[in-house]
Amino acid sequence: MSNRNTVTWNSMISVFAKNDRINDARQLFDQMPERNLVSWNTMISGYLYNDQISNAVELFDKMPERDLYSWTLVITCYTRIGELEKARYMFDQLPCMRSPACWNAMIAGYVKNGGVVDARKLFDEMPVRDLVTWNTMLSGYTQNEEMGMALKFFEKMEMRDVVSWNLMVHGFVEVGDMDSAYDFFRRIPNPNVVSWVTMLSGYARNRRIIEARKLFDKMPERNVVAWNAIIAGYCQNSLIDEALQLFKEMPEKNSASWTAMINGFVCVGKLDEARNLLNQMPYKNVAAQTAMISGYIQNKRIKEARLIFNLIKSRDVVAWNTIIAGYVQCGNMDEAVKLFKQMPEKNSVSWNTLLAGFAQGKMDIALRIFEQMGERNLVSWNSLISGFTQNGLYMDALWYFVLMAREGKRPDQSTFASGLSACANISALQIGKQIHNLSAKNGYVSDLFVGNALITMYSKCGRITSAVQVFNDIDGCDLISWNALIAGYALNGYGKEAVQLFQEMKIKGLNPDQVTFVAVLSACTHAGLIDQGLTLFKSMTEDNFVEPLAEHYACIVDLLGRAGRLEEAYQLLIGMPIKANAGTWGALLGACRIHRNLELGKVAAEKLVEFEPCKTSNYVLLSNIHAEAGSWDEVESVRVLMKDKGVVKQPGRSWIEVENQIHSFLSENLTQPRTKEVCETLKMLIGHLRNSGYMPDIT
DNA sequence: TATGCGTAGT
Repeated sequence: MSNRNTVTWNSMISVFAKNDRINDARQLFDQMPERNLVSWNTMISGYLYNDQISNAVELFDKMPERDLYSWTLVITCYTRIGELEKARYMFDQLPCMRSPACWNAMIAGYVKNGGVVDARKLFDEMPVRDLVTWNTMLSGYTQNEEMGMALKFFEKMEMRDVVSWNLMVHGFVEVGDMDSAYDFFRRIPNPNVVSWVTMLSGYARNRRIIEARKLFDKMPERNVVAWNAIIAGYCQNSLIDEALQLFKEMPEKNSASWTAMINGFVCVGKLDEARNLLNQMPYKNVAAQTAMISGYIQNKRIKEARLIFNLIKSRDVVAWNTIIAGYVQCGNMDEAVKLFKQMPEKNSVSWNTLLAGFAQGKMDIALRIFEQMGERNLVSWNSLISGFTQNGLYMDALWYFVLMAREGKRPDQSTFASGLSACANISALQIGKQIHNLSAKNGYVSDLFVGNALITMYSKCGRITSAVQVFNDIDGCDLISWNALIAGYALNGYGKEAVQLFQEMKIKGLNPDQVTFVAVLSACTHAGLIDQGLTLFKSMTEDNFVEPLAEHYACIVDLLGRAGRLEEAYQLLIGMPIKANAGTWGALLGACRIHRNLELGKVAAEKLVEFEPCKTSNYVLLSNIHAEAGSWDEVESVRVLMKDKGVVKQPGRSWIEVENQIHSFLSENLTQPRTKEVCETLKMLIGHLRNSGYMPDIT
């Protein structure tokens, strides 16, 4: 085989890889009679181009020999999946002289993962910088929305080309400063098609589609990316017909064109049209299929989403995470977990061999690297953990939090927030505290997201002082923080403090929202601050422009009801300008039971059953009301009604944390080892209560 | 003559 022939094969592989036919490219690679070093690099580069990192690394591992191109590629692979430490380790241990491209790959890796400071360090260390180095560093500032720094850097750059200018335009677009973006665009000495596309898609993304179209019409030359940009622009602005028109007109389409159009249809809810396009798409790629999947998921059509998912040839982590999030959203955690477990794990290829080559006496590092490998990313973990929390499976959320730590994945603010929320809901104070410590160790001491979750966790665990402490430590509390602490005060019986905090918040210039009012009104209710509660309720619409929801009415009905002003409560309820819900009637019923108003109680209980026909406790309440009134016929009719509706009693469940162990109790389930003790203690307590003159309501 | 690494656009 002549060398010339191999070069032809290599070119073919490259063309296939860059035109949505990565599998065909691989077939060529496997079939070619003679492979040289460039063939291997081309194939790896093809995988990288198609975001198939594990395939790329697998091939790298098998290479008979490697050159600087190979090393640079694999460094880029690792930075692409956020494995900076691994990339840097390779960069430091390179067996040959580093090329500028190699340095640039490492700097770009830091930049893409938000490590501008590390990027700058390497930039400063670099012996000889080329134009790409300068542009890469500039992109560090523009991509992290540091346009002040970017401008300074740009002005003192030793050399510039059209890429430098395009970066500046893009940076201004990202921060929404379209005037500066256009100013730079205008000043570009020789704008190329990228400059035009950057500017036009900037307009489109900032809802200035007419200006975008004007630029598109004025462009001196248009390539497929330009067409894709204007089509995506129309889609983003919900002008789907215009998008489709251009899609039909465009001279050539690539997978991004199809994906943009499918996405467009998905966004406006036209799933059938989207599906039609996907069927017509010549070489389906994972991005288009994933767009279709999320369309189905948004419309609660999980089965169809799954069918598409099953068809994907090479699933990437985004596809996996999308389908998992779909099952989470529809509450099917079993399937979510099943898929999560099916996600590809460590590659069978001997990473060890590869790493051993480097490790040479540094096996601890090699081992750590090995342990970090795996296809599941942080998004997968977070999706699952927050899914458990959202679906009330708090123990599972905590269990997976632990598993994640065991696999060496570092939690981020989302993981911490979900974990803390799980603790809050089962009052797991000790575990909550541990997660608090862990979050501090991971650098989230004053993180807003984590802080807000901490406030709620400590509040719900009855540690209001710790909640206040967290509140004071957060850098720049937002509305959520204030709401969380006000609700915390309310929950722990500190009505006056809640109202005081509410006033303080208004003085600070924050506008309360509906959540704030639920918190502060319920604080008033529980602290018996009747006049204050009524005044606050009135102020909602009059001073704060917040429309009361049924929840707010429920608070006031509760407030009046507890104070014995039942008739007022009832009048307020039936005069509500919005639809009442179970909560409002439930509040009235509660008050009727305290004040033994059977007449009104019956009305409320009947309404409750109407609203929640499947909830057993409502029937029990209604039955009790009738029993108390001595209407035994009615009691019987409730029993029949329950049977007719097929209402099944849901067993109650509660948790308690003892010495870091969470114990779960299911009513009528005697498998808990200490059930007998618990029941005996309970009996004793009830006896004490009775003796002190309190009649517990144990219905 | 021809192929592979690092910076900008969908």
